[in-house]
This record gives sequence, C-alpha cells and structure tokens, in this order.
Amino acid sequence: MADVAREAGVSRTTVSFVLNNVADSNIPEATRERILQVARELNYVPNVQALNLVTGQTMMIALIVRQTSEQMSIDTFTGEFIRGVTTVIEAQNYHLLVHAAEPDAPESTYGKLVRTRKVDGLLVTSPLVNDPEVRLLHDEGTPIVLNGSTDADDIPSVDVDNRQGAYTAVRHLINIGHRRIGHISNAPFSYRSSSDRLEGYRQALAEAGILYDLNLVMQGEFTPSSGFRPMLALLDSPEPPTAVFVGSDTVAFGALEAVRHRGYRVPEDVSIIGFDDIVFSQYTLPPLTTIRVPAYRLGYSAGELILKIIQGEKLPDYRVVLPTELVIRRSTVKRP
Amino acid sequence: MADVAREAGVSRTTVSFVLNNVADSNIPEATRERILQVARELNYVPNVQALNLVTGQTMMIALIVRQTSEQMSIDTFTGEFIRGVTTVIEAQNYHLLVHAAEPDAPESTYGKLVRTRKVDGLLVTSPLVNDPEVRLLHDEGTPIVLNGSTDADDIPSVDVDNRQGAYTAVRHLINIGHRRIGHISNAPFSYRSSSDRLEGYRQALAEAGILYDLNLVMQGEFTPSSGFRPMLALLDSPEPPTAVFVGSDTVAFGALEAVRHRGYRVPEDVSIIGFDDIVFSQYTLPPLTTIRVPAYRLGYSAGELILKIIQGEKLPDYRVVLPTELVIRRSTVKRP
DNA sequence: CTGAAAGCGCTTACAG
DNA sequence: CTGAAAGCGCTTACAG
Repeated sequence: MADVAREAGVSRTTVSFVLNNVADSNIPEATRERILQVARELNYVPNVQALNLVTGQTMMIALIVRQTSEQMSIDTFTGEFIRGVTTVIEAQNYHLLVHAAEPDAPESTYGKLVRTRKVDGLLVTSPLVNDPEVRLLHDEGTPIVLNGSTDADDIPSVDVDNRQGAYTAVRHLINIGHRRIGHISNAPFSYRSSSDRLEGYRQALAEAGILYDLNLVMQGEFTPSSGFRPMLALLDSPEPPTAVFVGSDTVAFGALEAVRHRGYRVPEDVSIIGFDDIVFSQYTLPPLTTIRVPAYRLGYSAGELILKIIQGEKLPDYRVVLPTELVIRRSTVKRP
Repeated sequence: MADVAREAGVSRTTVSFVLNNVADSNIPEATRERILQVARELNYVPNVQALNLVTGQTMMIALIVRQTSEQMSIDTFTGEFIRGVTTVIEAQNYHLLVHAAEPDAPESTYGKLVRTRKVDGLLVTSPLVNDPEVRLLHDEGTPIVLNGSTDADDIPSVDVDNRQGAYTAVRHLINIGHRRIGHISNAPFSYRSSSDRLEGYRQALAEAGILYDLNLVMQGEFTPSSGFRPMLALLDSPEPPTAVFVGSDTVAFGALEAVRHRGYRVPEDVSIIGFDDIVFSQYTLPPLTTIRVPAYRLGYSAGELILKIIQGEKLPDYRVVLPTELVIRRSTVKRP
C-alpha cells in the first residue's frame, strides 16, 4: 500500500480511503482515478491479516464436525451442508474453516479456535445433548450456531423438525394399514435427534390407539451395520412387526440387508421407511421410502444465522426449524 | 500480553521469550515461573492474527473442491479426504479452509485466497485437465498440491494409480472367463482419471488379445443416473457384453438399476465391477465388486506434501501415487 | 539476563 | 481535500 501511495504521490490515508470507498472522504475524481490506476498497475492486493488485526475480525467461521472417521466416510450430509454454508458466508467475504472432532474427545479442541482469534464464530454439527464446551463458549458471548438440538434451548440452532418428520413417517405406515410397527433409531437415544424421532413415533402410535411396545424399539448407531442386528432381532421376535421405521437411511441399508439375510422380502413381508433421503436411497432394492432432510438449506440457514449473530443483529428468534417431506418409493406397501 | 508483562513486572520481550520458549534466552527459572503463572491467572491467549502479521504466515491451507452441488451431495470421498488432511496439518497447528468451486466457474475464485494472504497453500481436488489458474499460481510460486492429475506433470499431486486400478479390474474380469467386456467411465474423458482408467482397460484387453471395440465404451458423469442410459445401450446392443467395468461405484449404481430395468440379473446375466469402494457398495444388491481407493490416505499424503512444500523442504519427488486394491464381492462371477 | 525500539500492513480519529 | 500520527498485538535484532 505504501508503494501505491508513493507512486500516486499521495498519503497511505488517501489510498486507504479510495480503495475502501470510504464515504465522506471527498476525494476528487482525478486523484481517485490515479490511485485506482496505480493500484492496478502495481497489482496491489490488500493483506487481510493486517486488516484483521486492526478491525479485530477474522472473517472466518469454523465448522466443527463431531464425527468419527467412520461416520465421516458414510456421510453425505456434511458435504451439502458445507455447500449451503459457504454459499451464504462467502457472499459476505467470510470463509469456512472445517475442523473434525471425535464425538468423545476428552477435551474441547475447538474452543481454542475462537480464543486465539482464529475465527469469529462457530458452527457445530451433531452436538452432544449436553456439551459443556458449547455451553461455556455461548455464555462467554461467542457467536455459535448448532446444527441439531441440545437440551439448551437458549443456544441458537438450525434443525429439521425431527418429531414431526418421524410422526409423518409412522403416520404413513399406519395409513397404509400397519399396526405392528417397529423402530430402529438413527443414533443412541442420548442424541436429541434420536429421542425426538422416538417421540414422533410414539405420538403417531398413540393417536392411532396403538400400544407402545418396548420390544419393538431398537437402537442404531449411524452405520449400516448397526441396523443389521436390531432388524434381525425384530424379525426373530415372537410377534414380528409388519413395518419398521428406521431413523436414518444409512442405518436402513443394514436393515434391508437383514431382511434379505433371513430370506424375507421388502416390502412384501415387511415395509421399511427411512429418514434423510440421501441420494443412494433411490438405488437400494427396493428404492427406499423416506423422510427428506434439506441438508443444503440447513447449511444455508446456519450461515445466515451465524452472520446475523456476529453482526450483532437483534433477532426475534435464534432457532430455525425446517420442515421435512415424505418421499414415497417402493419399500413400503399397503398391508393386505 | 502487555497485561502479563505489567503484572509480572517484566517487559513484553521477556514474556514473549518465555511463552514461545525461545532458545538462548537464558531466562532464570524464577521469572520464567512467575510469567507462566501470571499468564495462567490472566487467562492469556495469544492473538494469532497479530502473530500472522509479523511472521507472514497464516497457518491456513485451503482445500478447493471443484464440484457441483449435485456431485457434492453424492460424494463420500471428500469427507474422508478432509479427515486425512486435517489429521496431519492440525498436528502442526495449521487449519483447513474449505472452498467449493463450480467446475465450470468462469474465473478463478481461489487465486484470491492466496494473493490476499488468507492461506499459505492450496489443495485442489478434481482439477480440470488443464486449469490455467492452477498453472499460473504454481508458476508464481504458490505452494499447491493437486488431488488427481492434470497434464502438467511438474505440479505436485497425490493420486491413486488409475491406470493400474483399471487394469486390475479388467484383468479380474478376464481371469474369470469374460472376453466381451464393456466400459462406462466415471467422468467425461477430459478428466485425467477417466482417460487413465480407459487406458488401463485397453491395456488389459490388449494383453489378453481381445480386440478393443469402441461400441463397448460409454461415458458416465459422476452420478448414478449417468450410468443408467449407457448401461441400457450396452444391454440393447446387438452383441452385449457379459461383463462391464464401470469407472466409479456411484455410476455403477445406475448401471445396476439399468440391468434390473431390462429384467436381467447381476451377476448371472452380466457381471459388474466398480471403482472407489465407497461404503454403500457393500449394500447394493448384489454387493459390488470394486477397486478400493484410499481416500483418507490420499488426504493424509496431500497434507504431508503441502506442509513440506510450504516449509521449503527439497523433495526428491513431488508426486505421490498410492496403490489401489481389488475387493471381490458378489457382482462379478465366473463366465460359464 | 532483560528492556527500548522498530516493524509487520493496515485503519482512522484528528488536525490543518 | 489530504496528511502525520497513533494504534491493532505481536516478534526480534540490538544494546546494555
């Protein structure tokens, strides 16, 4: 910048004014042009590090992905989510730092990112129901947005309406004649999404006057293989379900496999409905009926929200809840 | 830092020395302890922005993902790759910035990242065969590592041996008795990975004395649906293949679908082998025989390489090529 | 052993 | 309309 000033015969102040288009600076068009010209010739690009130091902003937002390597290798959600986030924030000159953290890491690896002024705010996916670090950071005033819900309803978040989605799924099963309906969760019930989905399941059952049977409820854990055994157990039970609501498509793949493994057929012997609508669900045999989760839009909303919080905007509501959508394919069928 | 200095009764210089453990600074243990103590009490954390300004480093590496939204939503590679990268670089206090760029974006959106001193180096996935921006940046001396190959062999890169992988796949088909073998690519042949895989296919054919038949070669484009029509065409041809080598698992899913759609069966009527070994390939019907690509290790290697380049290390070779592995499952079978 | 001073590349009151 | 100066929070020769 000093070079530009010298070359143009003005002070750095003036250069800064015209390059940043500062209002009320009243620079005559002539010098203005000259400075712009020189800057172009000299191929001037501002050093954002210096800028950051004086403004106190980093123009960076961190995305903390709380997943194991294994989860990450089967995850198609985060890619779309990232796309949504970057679309919004890059339009405002922010960038995204991605940091993976094991869900059961002994201590926070991400608080440091904000304390050392590496980022201006945090996006946290799949937070634990009760993450003390998130709590602490939020209370310290760190801009933070969760993807998914925790017990702390005062922390800003974006999520899908899990209860409603599960309700819709089970309602669909009931509508087509099923009464004995099993459930395999997407994750341990210590995750809010799992317990919310379970609640939707129970609500639909209750409304239809169907007794809640604990023997029909199993726990999955993110992966296809975690859906295999629970499905076997359901199939082998004295009074097997005619339909199963699986809390995630990925887990449902293992359930489909289990049905085949026992020599039964989907949907003739048992209907299966999933949750998420990842791309691959169209290509299973049969294609999976499921509940669509708008990953891109969740990312987009999270980006909008964190930006507003960073910019100190007062918001009527710090929580955004997006609707899901029932996608009927061929893994569910009317009970004769 | 000024606070710490005042509180401990020393100069900022001294504080800097002990906090950074500067050698030859000969600080007596007593003052050293005192400073550390005060820093802890005051909860001192260095401002990395200031540090960056003086050192001229940003401790950031950008990952440029050249994909459309659609590609990103079916991509399980990038997640694992990211995990590999962050594992290495975070151990050295670097962080990863992720930036998505449409493959056909009119102009570079990422050159700016290095010119404005936002990052110290660039990782570029799925580069175009001939990306002028990559060329330019590399020639300007920007540390840059590609994931995948371009025509420019002087630019550092990490990749799998695509030719060898394809050769192994087709060799497997030949070994189990197939002679009429089709091919559907993973991407347009303007991508280096596609043309390399095609070359491996041709080589295996040639070695076995099988004539190369252009009618048997089709183009896929990343998605399952892009594998559907080509497979139909192959099936409907006057002399259909008994086996098909598909350049990516994702594309192979559409091919499997097409076979079912025509009322044929895999592998009884036609064997199919994929490439990549994504998790879902275990859950198709039948489970897919494929060539494993070590995504995590590619990311890990890319991270190591870019760090070495940034740190100015002289390297014997700037290209790392990782081996693939044949994974035999149930979609390929001996030709009677 | 330790401190005063310059400097990294910017912005922004303030004064003229 | 424009410039001199202070300051953002650090590091690092240099001198004592």
